[in-house]
Amino acid sequence: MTIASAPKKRTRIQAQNEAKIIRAALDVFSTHGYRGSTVDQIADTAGMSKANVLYYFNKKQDIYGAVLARTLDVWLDPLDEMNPDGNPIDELWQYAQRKLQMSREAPRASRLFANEILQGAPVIRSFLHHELKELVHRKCQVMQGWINDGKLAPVTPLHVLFLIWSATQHYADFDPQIQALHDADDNTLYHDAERTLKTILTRGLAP
Amino acid sequence: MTIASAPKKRTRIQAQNEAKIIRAALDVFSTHGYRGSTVDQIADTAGMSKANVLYYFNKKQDIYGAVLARTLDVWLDPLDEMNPDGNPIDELWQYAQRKLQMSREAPRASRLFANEILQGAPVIRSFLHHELKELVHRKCQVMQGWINDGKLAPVTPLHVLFLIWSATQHYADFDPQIQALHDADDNTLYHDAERTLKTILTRGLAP
DNA sequence: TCGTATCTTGACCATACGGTCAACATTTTG
DNA sequence: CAAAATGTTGACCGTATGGTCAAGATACGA
Repeated sequence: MTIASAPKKRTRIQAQNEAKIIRAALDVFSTHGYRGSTVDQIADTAGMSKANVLYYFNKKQDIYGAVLARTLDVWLDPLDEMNPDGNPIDELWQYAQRKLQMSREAPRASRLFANEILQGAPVIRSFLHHELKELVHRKCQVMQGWINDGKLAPVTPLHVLFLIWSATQHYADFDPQIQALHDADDNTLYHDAERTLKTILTRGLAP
Repeated sequence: MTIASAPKKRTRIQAQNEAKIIRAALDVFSTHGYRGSTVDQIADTAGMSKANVLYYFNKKQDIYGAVLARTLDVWLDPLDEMNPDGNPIDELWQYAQRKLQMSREAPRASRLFANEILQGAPVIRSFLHHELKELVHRKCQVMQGWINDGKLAPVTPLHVLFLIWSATQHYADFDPQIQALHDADDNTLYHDAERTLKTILTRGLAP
């Protein structure tokens, strides 16, 4: 970041091992939370010694921060794709659909954030208050425009986002509960989830 | 539980202190999770020594179990109140409304469960698979009946419950994120949440 | 091939935490 | 009021955990 800072050449082994650690750390942090995870666990999962893990990331917090940062942009990507010029109902439903798909394919990312926010968002607090707030504000203005044009039911845009987030992430974050209450296989689970969500969202948001 | 077991007379002080500990433990566990909480924290919050806390509850797990059990029935109570003979849309919306109100008034209870389930529901797993599953199954049959009678949109009852749960509990569990993205005061926040949720749910569920 | 930079780890340290215990204090009971 | 039961706590213990370090192994450029 600083001007003309050291080139910081990254060895092949460095990049390789850091990636391995991040992958392992996502596994561990997402299922046990920050305090519930140990560096030993991460080292074991990554297949290396604890000392070596701490050679690449000096502190446990650094590993956590790296995992969080690495996962953040991927997680928020779909929101940016919402097209102001598309059909409002379609755009919102497609966004919800993408989020539901992400909950299914990357449940650990979802749980990582859920844990972080449940603990008071100590690490990403400033990100939420600045970058995310800015992005959300932009998208809410788009939605408000749709409402003003009579293309969307008169709702509060921010809360529509909350509804989409909560409804979709629920399938990743509360998986043990969902598995307990559901008997059939996962295919019908996500199929039914999508159908139900589509019915309620598209009809609920229609002008 | 055993026949003619000891009467187990509970002292005034006993009941009083156990209650004080449970209250403190809900505070601590709900904000830090099980592993993130220490018996010392609970003792401090309760205003007594760690040794005394462990005099009433032998193990940390016992405190956790007690808090969870104590909070469970309160938390699930509204679901039981859904009236099969009422107007389906009204009943579902009133249920959602009660849940939203609970998220506002008892956010710690919500976060306690969120933490427990995120960690894989180690303690309440069996409860989910039996008592809760039974209750949910009954309620889903009622909703299926409504659908068959054409009084409700053709959705999957279980997923409607998931939607109501996630959308309402989100306001308790993800509070830091919500506070970050919201600028006005809490009154308009919950007012807008209720209005938006009502619009989408009632219109989305209408036959 | 040799020397240097990078990598790897077992052993170790300090601290935090769950839990125990013996000694003392308070309340209850007869 | 005295004895018994119940309540309270500081001091202590074993273990787990985050983090350090020195010493050795490996990769890599000249």
